Amino acid sequence: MTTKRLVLVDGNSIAFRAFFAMHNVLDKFKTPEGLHTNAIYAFNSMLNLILNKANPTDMLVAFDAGKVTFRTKMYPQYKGDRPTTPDEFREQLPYIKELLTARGIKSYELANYEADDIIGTMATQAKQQGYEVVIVTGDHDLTQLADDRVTVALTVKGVSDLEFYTPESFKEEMDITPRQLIDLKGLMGDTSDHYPGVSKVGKITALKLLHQYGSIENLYANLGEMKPSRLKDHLIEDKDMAFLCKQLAEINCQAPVTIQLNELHYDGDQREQLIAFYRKLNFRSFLNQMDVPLDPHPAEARAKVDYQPLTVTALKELVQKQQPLSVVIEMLGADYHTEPIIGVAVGNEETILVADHDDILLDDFTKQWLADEQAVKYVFDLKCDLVTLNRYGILFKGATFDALLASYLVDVNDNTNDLGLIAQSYGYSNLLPDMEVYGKGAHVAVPPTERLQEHLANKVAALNYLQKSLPEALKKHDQDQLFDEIELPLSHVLAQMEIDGVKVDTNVLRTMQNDLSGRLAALEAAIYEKAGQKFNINSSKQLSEILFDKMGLKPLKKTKTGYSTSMEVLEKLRDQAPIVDDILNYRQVAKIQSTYVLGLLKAIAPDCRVHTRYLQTLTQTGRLSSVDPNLQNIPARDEGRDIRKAFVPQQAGWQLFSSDYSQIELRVLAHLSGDDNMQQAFREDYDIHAHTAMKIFNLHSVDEVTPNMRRKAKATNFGIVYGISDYGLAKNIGISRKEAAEFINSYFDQYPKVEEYMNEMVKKAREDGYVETIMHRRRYLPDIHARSFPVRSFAERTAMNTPIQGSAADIIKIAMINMEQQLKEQHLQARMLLQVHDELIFEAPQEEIEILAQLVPKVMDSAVTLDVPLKVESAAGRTWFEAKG
DNA sequence: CCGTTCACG
DNA sequence: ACGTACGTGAACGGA
Repeated sequence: MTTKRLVLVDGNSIAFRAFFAMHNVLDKFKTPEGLHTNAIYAFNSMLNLILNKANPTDMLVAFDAGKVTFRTKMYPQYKGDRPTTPDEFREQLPYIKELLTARGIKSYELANYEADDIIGTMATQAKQQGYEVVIVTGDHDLTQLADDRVTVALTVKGVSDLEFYTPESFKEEMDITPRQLIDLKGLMGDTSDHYPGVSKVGKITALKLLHQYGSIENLYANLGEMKPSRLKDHLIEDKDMAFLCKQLAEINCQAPVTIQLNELHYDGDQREQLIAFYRKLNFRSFLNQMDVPLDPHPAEARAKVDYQPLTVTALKELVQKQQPLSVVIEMLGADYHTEPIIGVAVGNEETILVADHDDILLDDFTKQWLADEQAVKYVFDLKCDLVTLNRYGILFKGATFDALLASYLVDVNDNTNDLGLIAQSYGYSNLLPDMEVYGKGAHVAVPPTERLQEHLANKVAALNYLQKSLPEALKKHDQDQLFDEIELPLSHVLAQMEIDGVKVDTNVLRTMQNDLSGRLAALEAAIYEKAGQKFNINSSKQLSEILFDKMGLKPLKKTKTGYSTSMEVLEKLRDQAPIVDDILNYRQVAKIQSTYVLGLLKAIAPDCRVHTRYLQTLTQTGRLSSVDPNLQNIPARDEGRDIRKAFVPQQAGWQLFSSDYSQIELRVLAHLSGDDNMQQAFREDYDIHAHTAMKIFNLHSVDEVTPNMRRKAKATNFGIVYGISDYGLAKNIGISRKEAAEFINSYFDQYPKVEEYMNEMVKKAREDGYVETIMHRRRYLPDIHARSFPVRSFAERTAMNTPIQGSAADIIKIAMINMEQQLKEQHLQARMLLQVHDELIFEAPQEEIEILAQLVPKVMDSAVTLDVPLKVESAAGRTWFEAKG
């Protein structure tokens, strides 16, 4: 007989995490009666994951019974200062228990005990009976139960995945045994459970003590021998507290549970009950997984999408009805500059036409219709369609709705770019995700014609559906203007930039390649000689063996997998061994060669240009990103900067021209915060870093500012934009944390409204669940409620940074649209080629450069009106290298 | 397919 | 005390 596997789930912990994992869709997950269902939904997804990954024969979900437990009797403050759970969460708990019943899973709670204790008790009983046990929770405390028969699975990334802890993996991560976790918490306390441990003892000190003494008992037994110190005083003073906290941290494995192991058999769903439950809560996608319609009456169940062959005649007839039509141009891969089209579909609510080829795009009527601005179309990924149709000589016009762009704006967090998944999240569950139809990874292939056509017809139907629901969502977020006047027009601008491409001179790159490969060989030989052996210098693992094991250098930093050999570390080891210098040089040269010289050569199209793709629906802040190749990270400093000499205009007698915003993020901050001092600095066009230095170093004039002061002030300004912490600033400019904290204090003294702004953003994120930019670009921050300090802190910094970075992104996007308009109106030959976040690069005939030098800065600095002026700096030259100010 | 490293703003 | 700066993409090595 196979071993029994008991899965024990910490119900409250998983439910709570489920609630916040889908906090951003709180409004969308609501029954007509007003019951929120997001936590129930996410909890059920988690159940699917657990059942799938842990494959239980027996299962129990344990819940906390109430606030009063044996622990609060021992220590009244236990879990004392927890904020009350939101009503939207509490109302869902009874339904989660109902869901469990329908899924054939027992749930249980016990007065005076926490879910942890039920789990500990059942786990202990079960392993004595020879079960394997898996505990599922979001709470690290339960890892204390891990042993050879008990695995603890912790939720990661909300509730989307599980990480399994065995005693070995626990030991690897914490370097103590699971049981020692109790001692650890006894010493360091637990802020979220609100017990203190020993004063001034944190994780680092506590771990050190445990490595030395093993347990709290043994520590105190040997305390006499410890040298006198602050630490010792605290240990003596807080002895009772240490023992009490250890007791609080220890899970009770002898709780008086009234449930028996043999009641926990898991036998699968109670199908009828579960269907009724899903229907009650409108869980369409779960029903779909069971192949059951939302509507119980088959006659009214969803109709199969009907479609006809897409022919010119059929299209003409359809178009003459003069209705908006959804258009789908399908291809398998992402690179729409070259990827072949595998099908085309067009349609509205009544008629859908589908073809499994691109013949229709060769027809004149079709071309005319696609180019007709008056003929309204709905699409998914407009920029893709624009570039693809351009290959057929078609200037695609009339698209007023792009479902991909719209869903991105509504929630940038949800970074799926699959029409099926997006449609599903808006309640249309008829369309399969592309992956299920086309396969994934190496197995991507065109399916049989009928399946393909059905899929495309479904895409048209999904687009029709989304066109009705997404605009409402945009409106609700006050994002109409962002969509209609920024993102949609920007798609056209970006498409043109991608189509035009930028010319790269292969001769420049080949010459560099010759030089670099020679130097690389020399460095390689020098490194092997100094190491006394050959090895793969590109392997950080092998390199760390050479440096730290063989040569005995001191490792300064750890990574997940070993010792770090990053530049930061190597710079510090530079003086200790000559090999380190060679390695740093090797790394720099190898990077230039492989990523830039060879990488760029590979990306050059037959027209001698590189055509990047700007991803318009990816970043969390509203910036663009650039891929295949990435033209937004071409080296700008040091030796790598020479790469820019290969970027040249497409015609003789032309030049490259570049304009960039000066200090745009700080200017945006000055505007957003309304800080008078900072605004004045920009109005007077002071050197902002020197000005900041003067203020925070308490000087009377900028003349007293030394270069070093300016450097530190500059780093502080950066830190502020990133959502400052003393720790991060200290690390960055090499000062003590205390000094950094003083810096920040005097910074906030000088720019008081900046501090107010930072606090306000965090508060807004907590209250509204999101922050937004000047153009109402929105980012949800569910982690702002996280219990874990690092996770929560990250969300807080994001809350401070996103409106700044995102507003700057809004501004340059507006400038790009206006600029393209100006080039057209003024009949200039100049073309906009690249955008690098705060910089625009053009090419133009020599005689237009003077015009650009006037026009571009004017358009860029008037893109929006802020409370401070925007400043733009420009340069021109025969290559990108020369066109850099 | 993930982790490390390093390029950009 | 707890450990991090914000946002990206590509190459490479090693499971």
